[in-house]
Amino acid sequence: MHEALINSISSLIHVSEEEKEWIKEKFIPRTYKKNDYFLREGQVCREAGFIAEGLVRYVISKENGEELTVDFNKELEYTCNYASFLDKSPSGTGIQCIEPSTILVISYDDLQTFYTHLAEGQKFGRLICEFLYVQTIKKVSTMYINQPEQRYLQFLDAYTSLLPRLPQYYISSYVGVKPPSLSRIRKRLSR
Amino acid sequence: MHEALINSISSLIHVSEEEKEWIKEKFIPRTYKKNDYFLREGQVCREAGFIAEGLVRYVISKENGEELTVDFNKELEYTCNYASFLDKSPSGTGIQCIEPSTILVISYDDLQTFYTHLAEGQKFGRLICEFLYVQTIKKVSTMYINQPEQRYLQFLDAYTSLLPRLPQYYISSYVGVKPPSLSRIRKRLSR
DNA sequence: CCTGTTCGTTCACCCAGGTTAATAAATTAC
DNA sequence: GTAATTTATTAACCTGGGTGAACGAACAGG
Repeated sequence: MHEALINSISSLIHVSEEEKEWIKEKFIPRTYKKNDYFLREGQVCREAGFIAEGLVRYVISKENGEELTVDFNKELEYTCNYASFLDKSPSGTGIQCIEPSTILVISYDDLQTFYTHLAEGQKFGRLICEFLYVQTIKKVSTMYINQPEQRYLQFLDAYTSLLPRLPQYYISSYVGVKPPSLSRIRKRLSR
Repeated sequence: MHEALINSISSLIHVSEEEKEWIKEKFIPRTYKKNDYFLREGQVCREAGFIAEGLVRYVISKENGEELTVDFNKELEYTCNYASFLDKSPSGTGIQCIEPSTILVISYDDLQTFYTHLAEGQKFGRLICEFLYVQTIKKVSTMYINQPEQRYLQFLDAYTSLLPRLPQYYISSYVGVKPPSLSRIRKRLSR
């Protein structure tokens, strides 16, 4: 169960055998049914997770009640609202499991201990944050500079493997248009 | 000259007197004329900077030659294309000084030494990255979920102090519309 | 002080996405 | 296996931003 997580951490820093045991102890497996929330909008994100199995989406609700999907994460990726987690502010984003999922969960306090307790803990914290940062910027800038049609093309490119697992309305929500409009885009492109 | 920088670092980690001297040595002041580039699009960002004085904007060029302004930073803030800096990839974003500016510059290698050489160097690296991350996410999500009119309102709110220093076309570029459209928005709002 | 340039606004026309509603297709429930 | 629900597509009409051009205002250079 924890094997994939330890592989993931070991790819970034050196982890001793005792440290591996500590990790197995502090990352608690939790299971979620389809449509369950790992984190609800407005709550403080007090835990970080490693997805052992499943698929989550990040949701922002607009004032008018509309939902916007801003990202997806699947098995072997980390999940967390980092902004909320780091400064203990209410999360602007919900994290919803859109497939039955198993997530290895570590509390904020235990993660802080991770940073100080493991020999290369601080370095891991820096690297993981740098990675998230780069990933976020890249995603966001392509979304930001492009029109819906190009965003859809880039979505296809970036999330090919997720395509068969995602309903159309999550895709349109991610592309930033309504379902009828995504239909029109698909029609245009098919010519 | 380095005082503001050292204050900024000291607000995050403890810095000894020797470490302060090291900082003064490694952060080199450089001056820029209006419209000079701190970093050109496509180049690898090999330096990070602390703006002692001035104002920069972050520019992305689209394929059609259009420019998009995605952020501003002013005196007492850090400037860098972190994504490019961290993984030495060509920067998708240019950094242009839109006022005469003085920037304290540290090289990538010296910053890595900073992380290992200073007692709390790794912690600083983690904190500064976490800060950038949170800041970026917040900005981006408001831009992402809102229509141009609301984006303009939020721009007014977030950058009030910069308003008198920014021409209209950088604002429209930031809001994501063309100048005529920003005019219409301003007109609508004035009623 | 005048001149040439840059900048901001306005106009008319066009187009892509929003909205609402109807229908068809695919899932799910029983 | 059929009924009920959810999901995807299409159509008609509406709206807000893009485009190109014109105009006036502000500004810089000589």
